[in-house]
Amino acid sequence: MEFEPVAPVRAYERVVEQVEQAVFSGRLKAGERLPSERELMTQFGVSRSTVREALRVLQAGGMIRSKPGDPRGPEILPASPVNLHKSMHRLARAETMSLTELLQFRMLLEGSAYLLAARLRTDEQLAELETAMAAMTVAAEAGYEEFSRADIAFHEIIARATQNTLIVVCGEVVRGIVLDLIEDKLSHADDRRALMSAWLAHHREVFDAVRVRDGELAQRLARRAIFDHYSDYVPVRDRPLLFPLLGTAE
Amino acid sequence: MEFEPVAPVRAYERVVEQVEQAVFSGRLKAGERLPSERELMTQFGVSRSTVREALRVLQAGGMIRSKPGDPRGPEILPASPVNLHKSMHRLARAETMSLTELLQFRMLLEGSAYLLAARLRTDEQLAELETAMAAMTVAAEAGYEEFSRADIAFHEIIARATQNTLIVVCGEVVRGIVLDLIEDKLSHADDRRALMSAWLAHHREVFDAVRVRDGELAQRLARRAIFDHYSDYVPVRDRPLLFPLLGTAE
DNA sequence: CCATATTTGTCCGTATGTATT
DNA sequence: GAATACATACGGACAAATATG
Repeated sequence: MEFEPVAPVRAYERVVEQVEQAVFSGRLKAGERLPSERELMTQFGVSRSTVREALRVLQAGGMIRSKPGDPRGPEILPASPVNLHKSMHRLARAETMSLTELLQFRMLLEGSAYLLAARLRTDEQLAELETAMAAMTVAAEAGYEEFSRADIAFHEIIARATQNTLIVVCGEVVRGIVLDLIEDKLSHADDRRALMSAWLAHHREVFDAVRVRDGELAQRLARRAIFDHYSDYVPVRDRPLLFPLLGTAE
Repeated sequence: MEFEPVAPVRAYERVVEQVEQAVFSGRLKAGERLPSERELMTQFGVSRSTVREALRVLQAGGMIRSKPGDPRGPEILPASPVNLHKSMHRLARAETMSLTELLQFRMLLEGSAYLLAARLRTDEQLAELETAMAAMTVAAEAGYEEFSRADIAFHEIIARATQNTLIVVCGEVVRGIVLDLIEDKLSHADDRRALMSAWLAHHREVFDAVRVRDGELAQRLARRAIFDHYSDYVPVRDRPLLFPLLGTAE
């Protein structure tokens, strides 16, 4: 028999656990209210400071929001990706997670998104993609800011077509982090116009693949595009980690 | 010009911000200590409760750890993926998330993990996989509990071989949630033995693909295995959402 | 629109168990 | 083993903010 080391469980942690359990089990849904702090201290049998520490933890975790003077009590918030973004950003900044890993994951996700979108898209979504393409083309003349926004809009349509929330959210988060990490390098490059037109050409190719519902091709093209666009920023010795996702290199 | 709505900035938030800044900027490194709570209240010019609420938030964010009676003060922790795990978990088990989406994401992730692992694995990791396979084979006789544990061990080796934290963490989370959702149905099935031996056969196939470094094959087999094992539990009308990931069905 | 009651945000003081020196 | 400094937890208090009648 093996024994586990025990860490003392703080009072506020038990409060947090109970509230989290209530939310996860569905007994408390988004939009509903928690009792007031004074009510909670009687229900849990702890002091107000303890209740408040628990509420701060829950708030930092994105579970609740509380306003001063609101007699309805703290509000249960719907699940949101902001905390996923924060924790991922922290790992990236601490260099615990390399740009290589982020790009690998982005290639993986975005490629799969295109694979699914090509098969599952509706004709209406294809039309949306076409207008988004046109918008990107004109935005490329307007400048990097505009172009970037149009690019994001395009990706959002793709993500929606997959009908998978996790793909949508993780894709957004990872794309955002990658941009945060190398946006300055990118926007200061003197060959921005060349980059934009290359990016645009890639989109055109992948759009055609989605149009004819060739998922495998769309996936390969998307991954290749990310690789071509960003691999300059990953250390040479790390690049082999990305090759398996290109589907061609041996 | 657009204006943003302003939210009042609480005292404890400013304390959190300053400490986070100190950590992110590198002025405070992992292993170093924060001043004691009493010291912090004088430096920040706030009360003890405010300092404590800030420390709770930092602790919940995985930035620090504090023990009672430690005169050295709260310890700065190295960046770790546990928070990524937590926020991913929260997101993935939101009530809006269907089993179909989770399985789709799991097929996507696990397939890619095998694709990468087949190419990037070392000979040492292959040996580990072989012993894990053997352990699974004997565990299949011992019962469902043992078998499940051995299965997890196998997947952990695969995930490690990808060298990608995001794949590891997201894989763990999604696998765990899928099991939570249908574990009871699975463990009460009367054909548990048949399920286990089928699962074992699948692992043997995919192991062989990893052995000969055929990433594409390993990916296809892994996705097919998940589909075969779980698709009974997804609504019939949702199953087409999973087909594109099988790579064969048209 | 105003008045009121309630709630949160913040502060202070105190008692207790704990870890380091 | 004793002394010291610390975190944990409690209770009381006041001001600012807010919803409600």
